[in-house]
Amino acid sequence: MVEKEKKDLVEEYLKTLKERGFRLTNQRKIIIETLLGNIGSHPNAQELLKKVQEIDPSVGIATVYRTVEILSQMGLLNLMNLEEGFNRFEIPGKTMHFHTFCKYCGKILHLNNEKEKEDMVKKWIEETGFKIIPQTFEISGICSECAEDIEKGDELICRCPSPNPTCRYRKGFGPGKGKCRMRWCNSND
Amino acid sequence: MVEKEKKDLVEEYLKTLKERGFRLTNQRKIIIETLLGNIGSHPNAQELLKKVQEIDPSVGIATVYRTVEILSQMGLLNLMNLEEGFNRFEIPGKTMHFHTFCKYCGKILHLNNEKEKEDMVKKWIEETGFKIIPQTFEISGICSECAEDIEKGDELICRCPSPNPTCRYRKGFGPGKGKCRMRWCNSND
DNA sequence: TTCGGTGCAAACTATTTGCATCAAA
DNA sequence: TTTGATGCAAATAGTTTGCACCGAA
Repeated sequence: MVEKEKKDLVEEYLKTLKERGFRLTNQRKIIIETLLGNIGSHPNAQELLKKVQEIDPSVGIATVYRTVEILSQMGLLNLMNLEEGFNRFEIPGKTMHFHTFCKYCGKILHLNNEKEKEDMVKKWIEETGFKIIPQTFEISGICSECAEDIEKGDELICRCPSPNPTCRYRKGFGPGKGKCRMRWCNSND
Repeated sequence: MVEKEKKDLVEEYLKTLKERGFRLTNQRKIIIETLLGNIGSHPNAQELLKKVQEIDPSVGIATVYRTVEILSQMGLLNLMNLEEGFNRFEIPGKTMHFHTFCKYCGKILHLNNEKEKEDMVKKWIEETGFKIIPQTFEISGICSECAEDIEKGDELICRCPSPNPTCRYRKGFGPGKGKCRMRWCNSND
């Protein structure tokens, strides 16, 4: 049944494209199928390309960007910005999602009772006459561990999954205390 | 008194920098004063540089980026992403801000009762143990005018402040219907 | 006097675009 | 047959970085 739902969704996406006058190319089909087949994975352009090339290695990055742009403009795809220097893509769900994002260690937690929160946000924007687009909210904060370090006056400590020895959070943040290239840590490179 | 408050804030910012071991250079002072003297303007790097160069024309863009990065890491500055292809900077206020952002025409509206909404969001993340950072929420949606067009099956129409004749929203979105370089419209270029 | 900070230009990286060619309709 | 779509490579644009010199502490 999950399989069925996905197929329906793909059809729906293709139908929308067609209605708008876009051609249903093989590349677009693969990209859409890949996106819909990996809901929850939030790929960036490179990751999406890689998956797509498993089906058809001849697809180019430009086509990925062009397709993603179209889908995004039609409200069929959301862009996520996690301050990583690039975008991630997300199929808008039926419900919205709510995350907290620790500004210091990058940790992401999912909030509960999303339906309830979604209703609340919908009510918020009623006064504007806007119709909401299902989306994911990233609420920036400081997680309890980092907050504790800061409170104690301690140097922050890198909590990335595989800490980089030169991550600035490993040795604290400040002059002469180590440095990393990316916003949070480059241990994932 | 507003003048006084700003001066205090500047002092606070400089003190925090110093405590972390950063040097209080003239450039950093100017950048911080400019940011704190233009709260609510949400400049990007270029705009900030321009303002800063009105005080000291010798300041370079690299220094702006480096300073902004430091402030951001210390929680003294928020980055805003409006899907424009670059970041805007924002001094975190005492209260959070809530905007709706029309995904089709780019219109931004401010919501009312921000304090109330802020309390709500704080309550949301209580369960995670996160401490919230004052921030601005951009809630993506479709404004009533664009929704109407879509409902009618009409082509969307560009509603940018100074419409670009080639904006895709001017002639509708789809093949052979005009095109613009930027995400929404390049009429601001 | 010592390093951290700066300006400059070069490098980098995600994304966009021009163009010849391909293929959906 | 028409014209939108693609792949490639080159171009963009925001941001970062190497380096020689400068200046805060």
